[in-house]
Formats: sequence, C-alpha cells, structure tokens
Amino acid sequence: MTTHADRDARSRRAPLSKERVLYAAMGLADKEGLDSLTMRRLGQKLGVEAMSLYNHVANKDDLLDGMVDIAFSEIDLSSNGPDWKSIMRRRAMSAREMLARHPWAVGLMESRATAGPANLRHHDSVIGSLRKGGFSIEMAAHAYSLMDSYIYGFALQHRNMPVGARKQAPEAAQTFLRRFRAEEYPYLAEMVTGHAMKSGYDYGDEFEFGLDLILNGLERLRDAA
Amino acid sequence: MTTHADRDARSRRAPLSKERVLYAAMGLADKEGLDSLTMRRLGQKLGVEAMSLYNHVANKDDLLDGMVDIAFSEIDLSSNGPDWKSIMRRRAMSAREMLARHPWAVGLMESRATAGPANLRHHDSVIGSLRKGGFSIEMAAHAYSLMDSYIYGFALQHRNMPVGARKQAPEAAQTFLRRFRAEEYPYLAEMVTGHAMKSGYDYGDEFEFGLDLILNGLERLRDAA
DNA sequence: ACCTGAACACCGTTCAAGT
DNA sequence: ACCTGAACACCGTTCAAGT
Repeated sequence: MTTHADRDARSRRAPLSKERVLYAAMGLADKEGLDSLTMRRLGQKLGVEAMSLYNHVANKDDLLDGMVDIAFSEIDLSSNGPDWKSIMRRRAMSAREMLARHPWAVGLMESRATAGPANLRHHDSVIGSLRKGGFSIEMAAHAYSLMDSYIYGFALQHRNMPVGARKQAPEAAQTFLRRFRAEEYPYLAEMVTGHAMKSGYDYGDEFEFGLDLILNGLERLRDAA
Repeated sequence: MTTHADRDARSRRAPLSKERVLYAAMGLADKEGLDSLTMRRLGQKLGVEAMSLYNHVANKDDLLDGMVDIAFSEIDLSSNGPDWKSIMRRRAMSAREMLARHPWAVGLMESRATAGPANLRHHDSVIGSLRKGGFSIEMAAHAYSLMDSYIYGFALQHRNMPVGARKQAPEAAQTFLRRFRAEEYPYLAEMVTGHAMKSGYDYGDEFEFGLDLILNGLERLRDAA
C-alpha cells in the first residue's frame, strides 16, 4: 500500500544520480563498515528499492570502483612546495588521513582491477613530482613503490589493531595481556606493558617515524646519484 | 540415492579434522581465490556436505582465523645470524614469499580481530631479535611498525597489479597504455613505456630496494643512539 | 561422535511490468 | 527514463534427524 507519506517522501527527495549513490555508499561504509554496504541497505538509505540502483551503477563492482576513485581524489596533490620531499610528505600525510577516514578503502584497493581517472591523475602527479625533483625513472619507480607500500601497509596495520588500541591503548593492552601468560611471550609482554600501555600512546603516531626515515633515505640516494 | 561408488569414496577418505579442513581451505583459496572459498565448495572438495564442516570449525570466521595463523607459521623466524639486520632481512623475505604464495592472506588480516598463537609467537620473536640487537623498546616499536607496514603494503600493491604486470610486464603495460592518451598523463606514460615495459621487469624485484633502505635507515638510528 | 536434509534469512542480479 | 515486485541462484548457519 502506498501512503500519502510515502509518496511525499518520494517526491520530496532529490533525484538519484551516480554521484548521489556513490556518496551514500561511502557514508554507509564509513559509518557501518563495508559488510553493511549491500545493495538493499543502500537503496533503503536512499529511499528506493535496491533494484533502482542498477539504473545508476552497472553492478556492485562498478559501485566499489567509483567509491575508490572518489577516495583517491581526496588526497592532497598540490605540488607547490620548496622541494619534492615536502610535496611527498604532504601527500603521504593526506593519504593516511584519507585512509583513516575511509577504513574500507585500503581493503577495497585489492580487488579493483581498473584504475579510475583520479587514481591515474594521482600516479601521474606523484611520478611528476619525483622526476622534477631529480629522480631518474628507475629511482622514481623505486621511491613510489616504497612510499605507497608503506602508506597502504600502515593503514592496513592500523585498521587491524583491536579497535580500542587506536584511541585508548591502555585498556586494550590489558585485555590483550589477559589472553596469554607473559612468560610465554616475554618480549611481546614487555612491549605491551612498557610501551603500548603507556597512556597517551597512539599507534597512529608511529606513521611519521617511518615516513621520515623513508624520505630521508630517498633523499640520501638521490643526492648520491 | 546412495550408490556403491559414493559409499566407497566416503569410507576410503581420511576422517575429517580441523587441520584437514584448514589445509583444504588454504588450497582452495590459493588456487581459485578467496571468493571461491565457500562452505559448500569446501565441503564438496572434502567429499562432505557443507554442514559437516561445522563439526570442526565454529564458523567461517574461525576457519579464516585458522588459515591466517597457519600462513603466519610459514614465515621463517630462525634467529641464528650474525646480527639483527640479517635476521630481520630473512624474516622479511620469507614473509613476502608467504604472501605471494597465499595472496588471500594480506586481505584477510584486516578482519581478523584475535591473533592466533603463531602470530603471537611471531611478534615475540621479532621484538626479541630487535631488543637483543640493541634497540630500545620505543625504537623496536618504531622499527617493527615500519617493517611490517612495508612488507604487508608491498604485498597489497603487488596483489593489486593487473595480473600480467607481475610476470609479463610488457604486454600488460601496452594494454594499460591503450586505456588513456599519453598526453593526459605524461609522467605516468613515461614510466610505463620507459621502465615497466622493459622486458625482464618484475614488480616483485622492487621489494628489496625498499627493504634495504629501511634496514639501513634503522641501523643508522640504532648506531646513533 | 560425526554427518545429512531441509529450512531460514540473507546476498547480487535479471527481467518483465508498471509510471 | 526511472522505478518496482517477483524470481533466481547463490551465501552462512540452525536444527532435528539419521548412522
């Protein structure tokens, strides 16, 4: 039965478009996780039957591809800066923020076979910054592979942490410790109690240590060449 | 209807066990991808109905947890070696090989909340090697985070490459180039044509460049402390 | 103790039918 | 042109019933 309220809600809502579908999907995945993103739930969120979505995306893979490309477009690529290093540093920090905002993105990259336009633009911009910074093609390939492996790997590790460990390390570490006898894993126990359990510890802070080690190493190699 | 052949096959087969279920699941995921690993297909492979599997694993998550822990146990942790650096290098290379053998493993780590015994043993061994090598707790935490982010991130990147790019780069790069006009992404085009398309190029070879840069950087910081 | 068949509540996706 | 309802072939998982 179609009530007046239904009809009102339907006429009031903005018309569907691929863009609206993609942003609604991102919002759902951000808030409730990628598992909660089903065509039926997404349709429900948009006040529409699941089948209507197929008027705007070819299928679920197309939906996921679109989401990933939007995520890519959120990374800061501005190439004004004193040198390649500061540009790469800003990009890396921005990528990490994006991956923290959209925890599903790192897991989704895996299966996306075809890179979208934002992704291609991203590749081009990064390689361009390195080349203009004096890197040879080979060195630019090395550098890019290294930086992105670190960025995405860090996001993966961060995401795998027991939820609590990201913000309130101490409590999480305690429940963690309870799971095994300290004698069995002495070094691990030492690290948990003597480091991760300290208040104020946030695994996210580890990012800049590795990033700077990598950027400094690349700088050294570039200068030597 | 139960035929003689059915009965024979069933009596001939080894009795099911958690171990057999886990190894069959790994074989299926290795060969046909994680998407192909369904309880029904796994049961079929073992000559059993899907429901029988629940006698040996609590549910699918338990199955995946078990697979991940076996994968972890395949990483070489032997701690004989001249120094922390060579131990860490061998571990990293071994981890990368494991992740290449089991491409599903890196994607699965994401959702595994509870680390298995092999995983905990792994953590303890790595931290132990670093501590014995003269790293402070803080530096060991930095180093571990950096190395593993790189290892898993590299595996993720490697897995995301279009299939062909892993072995036969030139063909893959050509079809890649056909997808966009070179003028639009000049630096990307330069890299593809001038680097990735060269015969003999294998993205997997990039791993050691980054690994050694990281290990050398860590060594420098350790020596300075 | 282990395995099975039927059933349940979900998926993504198709297709003819509505407006 | 866009949306819907019913249907299809799949999932993971349960439960009572078989041996």
